[in-house]
Amino acid sequence: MATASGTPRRPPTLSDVARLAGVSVATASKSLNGRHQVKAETRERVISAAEQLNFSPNVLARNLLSGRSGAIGLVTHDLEGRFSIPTLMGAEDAAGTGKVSVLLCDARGDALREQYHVQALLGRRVDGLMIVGARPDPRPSLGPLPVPVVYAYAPSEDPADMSVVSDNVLGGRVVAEHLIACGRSRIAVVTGDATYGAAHDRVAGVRAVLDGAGVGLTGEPLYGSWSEEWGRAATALVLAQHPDVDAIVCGSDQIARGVLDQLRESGRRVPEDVAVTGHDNWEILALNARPHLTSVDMNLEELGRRAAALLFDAIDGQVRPGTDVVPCRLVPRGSTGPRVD
Amino acid sequence: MATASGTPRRPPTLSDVARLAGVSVATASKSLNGRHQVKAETRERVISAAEQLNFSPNVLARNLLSGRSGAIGLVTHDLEGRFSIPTLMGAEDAAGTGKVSVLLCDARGDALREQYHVQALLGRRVDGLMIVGARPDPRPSLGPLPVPVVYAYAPSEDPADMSVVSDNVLGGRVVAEHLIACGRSRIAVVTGDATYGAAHDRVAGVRAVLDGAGVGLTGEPLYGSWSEEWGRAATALVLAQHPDVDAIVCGSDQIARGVLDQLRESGRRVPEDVAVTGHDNWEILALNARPHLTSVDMNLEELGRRAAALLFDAIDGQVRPGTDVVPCRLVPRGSTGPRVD
DNA sequence: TTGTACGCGTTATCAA
DNA sequence: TTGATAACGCGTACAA
Repeated sequence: MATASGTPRRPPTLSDVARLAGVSVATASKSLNGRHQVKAETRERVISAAEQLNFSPNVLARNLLSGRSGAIGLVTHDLEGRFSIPTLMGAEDAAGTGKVSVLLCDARGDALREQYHVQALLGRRVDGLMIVGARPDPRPSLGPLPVPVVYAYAPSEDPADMSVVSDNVLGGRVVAEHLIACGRSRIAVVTGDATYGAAHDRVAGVRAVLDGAGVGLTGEPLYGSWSEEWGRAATALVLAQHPDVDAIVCGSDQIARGVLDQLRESGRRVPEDVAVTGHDNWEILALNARPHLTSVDMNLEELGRRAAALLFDAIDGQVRPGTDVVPCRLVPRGSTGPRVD
Repeated sequence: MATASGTPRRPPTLSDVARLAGVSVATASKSLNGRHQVKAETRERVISAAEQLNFSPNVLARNLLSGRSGAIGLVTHDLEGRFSIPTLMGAEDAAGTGKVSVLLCDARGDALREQYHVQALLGRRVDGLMIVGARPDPRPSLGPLPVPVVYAYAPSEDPADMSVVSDNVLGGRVVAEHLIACGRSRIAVVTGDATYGAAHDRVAGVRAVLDGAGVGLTGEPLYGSWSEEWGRAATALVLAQHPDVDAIVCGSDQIARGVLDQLRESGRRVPEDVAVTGHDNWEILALNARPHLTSVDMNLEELGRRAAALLFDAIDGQVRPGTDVVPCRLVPRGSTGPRVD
């Protein structure tokens, strides 16, 4: 096969090296692996032979023996979306520093495709699996598998599994605390799809802080979709029902962009009259907004790193079932600040 | 190792299956691989035994035998950027339909890190390598490697390598042709970093069409950075020097957003007075612009698919050196249209 | 139709 | 200090 010019024959093996160095494969192996059971001079000879042949050990053969592949499988459901990429980066980061490789698959939200990929990965004897969801709601467990599994972003429904998620309640809390510190007291909430648990969690966080401060929510939270259009429409509703509103908490940056536009067109100043907050800290949106958008950063890279670390520990036998909740952080920008009458 | 509850012992092997079915490993192998040298009844017995044990063949062992790993290495330099993701999706797509797996590494624009990852991947005996660049300029070749290599998005400097790139000249052409069809004749260009070859290629495409139409470029192309801020500043320059400009071709959507803002604040209507085009078709920017931004889509997923196909062919012995140029397409939206005086 | 034996490239054990 | 040998899990001639 492949008689093509630039891509020639089979890579050199350890026996090639041994032969060239005039030793047995066993001695060659020891020399290259730093075992101190070989004469220094012999080792030199083997090493230079290896370099001469540009030898690199066949990891497959090594793994076959050890039973471990030194690779993990990463199944994502949202490769084109923006949530899985930072998570994936964090995982790759954590893995790359060690010696483990990452096998990437995109299941695109399809359970069948996921099942297929999981089987393929198990066939490759990955040491562990990381499943990255597309939306933050709990998902069915893959059930018991021969290797450890960590669910990232979207947790498993089974609490015996290992999951890593973003702290949505905290996301609501930090926003509410910030707004109160800014002196706001008539705070409305506009958020997305009510079928998202995360939407409710964020609202719960806001409500807890406001109730604690004796302020309360202005009106009921408005659920809709994660779009700019809904942001605009909802803002019109809020202004009609509560003309004295002085802050709008949004469930996403996308929604917040729509809210900002509608407020401007209604003659409200941001943040002088009404403060606005987003969620996700999607910089392309947040930094192109006028004014720049205060938002909540979910620390997704950290989430990915934690998931990877959890997985590596589990591979080493230290299983920590349960859901690890990664704190988020507020990123204050121009869309919030003190009131100006 | 790993005495933890949920993640038990070594996966079943072919001999386990054979023993349970009461046959030899050879017969078991033939049965499961569809060789027609076994009695149907025996095959049934083996298959049910395999299912009972939840057996999945050890791909590592199989590969060790065949010499091929059935995996390709994907080294990206721009995981957080938006250009490599679609390319990566296309590649994953092409690979997933077959039986090959993708090993993902992020080199983050660092040549040393790239070298490290390439060595690690070669150690895993990947059948081929795909290198995805962060910017479209030619990059140094990795030189002769024991497996085929395809460079995607950023081509190799060595024409003997296989590369797949976006057609930037065509990108300029389609935009210019569209603007001329819209009746524009005083067309200026605002683009990004002059060290990007792609910036010059796109200008060359615009210039070729305008010259051919006897229209010519209005002023010299303005090179700067790929930012909104530069878009605004450059627009101020253009309006000062050529108040009668009726179209501005931008080197990126980001720049175009700045151009649109500055035009609006200068009292020009888009597209009635001035038409504006972008490049990249980054929908988050293009569809949030007012009006929606006409842009050039580089078909990056197609680029990734082609790169993968090229790589698979090379692995099968069909090497096609040279640079494959993927056509782009115009996506007309509200920011262009006929003039209105 | 089935089973035996060998090899893929490596590491570990044990004897020399 | 070195080398022969046995695994690891699988596919495949070849022999039965």
